[in-house]
Amino acid sequence: MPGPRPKKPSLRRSPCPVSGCLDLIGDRWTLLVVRDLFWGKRRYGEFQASPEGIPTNLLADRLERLGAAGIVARRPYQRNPPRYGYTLTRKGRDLGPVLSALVAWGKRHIPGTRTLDEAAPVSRPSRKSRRTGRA
Amino acid sequence: MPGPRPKKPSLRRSPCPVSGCLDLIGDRWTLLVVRDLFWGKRRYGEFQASPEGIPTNLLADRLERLGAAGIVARRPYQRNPPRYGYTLTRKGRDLGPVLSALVAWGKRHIPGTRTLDEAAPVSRPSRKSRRTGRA
DNA sequence: AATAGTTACTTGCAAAAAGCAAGTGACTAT
DNA sequence: ATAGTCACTTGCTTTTTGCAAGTAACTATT
Repeated sequence: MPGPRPKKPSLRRSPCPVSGCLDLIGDRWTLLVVRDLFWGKRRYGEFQASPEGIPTNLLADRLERLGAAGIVARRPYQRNPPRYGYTLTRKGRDLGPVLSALVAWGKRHIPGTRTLDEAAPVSRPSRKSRRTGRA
Repeated sequence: MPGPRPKKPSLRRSPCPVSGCLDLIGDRWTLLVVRDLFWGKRRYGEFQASPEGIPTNLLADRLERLGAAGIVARRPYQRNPPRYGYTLTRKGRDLGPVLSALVAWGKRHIPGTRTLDEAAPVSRPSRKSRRTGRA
């Protein structure tokens, strides 16, 4: 069979870019995975260890969807033992301003929120992040 | 028990501002209503007329939640017949940068998206928006 | 060489939310 | 009176979420 699949049967709701974004990332978990990727997390277990506690089946589903959307790429990042990890594509990294805007709004308008670092997620992952356990 | 209720029984998933944002606006419809409000729409019927076609029960639910979150305010905007409309609060208007970032990302990475106007939603709703029907 | 442990998932199922259609009440225009 | 509009509400089916348990591959331990 020449063409296995046309592209995506998921019909877009409207030509509005906001609507298009929400079709891809409009739920309570997807952007948290992207946030973790900005923080330098790459492995399945690291995403699971985030304080929000994403259910494992949803994590697998979101990673698959993010991959299908071209926002993340799965690739080996270590051998012996061979391990595969997830990284942001260019398309995914371009979500940085979205996360930054959310962080700014949240810090201003949601009491009790705080970032671990001062750095906005648009910055590259800090090298000296200690692994005191998680997060 | 000193206080009758702290504030909201909806438990926050983590102190992360991204997580806090997604608890409020992390779904496929809420930000579309906010977008419409930025476009100057105020009435229930105007939100319904948007091309995405939000189900009426979800629209009512989202408006109630946005009100409870302090993002929109319901208030009379006309009398005889008395009509109530929805407007963005300061907190709601501060979502402008989030929408702008989403628009920028969508226009860059989602093929086939287009904005009706050139104006980004961060600008205040234009006064001279003609009511040629919708949008 | 079994045994146990870690990692990265998959599967099953109950509960919640989404989505659709129809209905309701207040007011208005004919 | 009758019909129409507006802003919702209600009922019901489908889809998604969330939780727990299970599985496969590989590694470290005894």
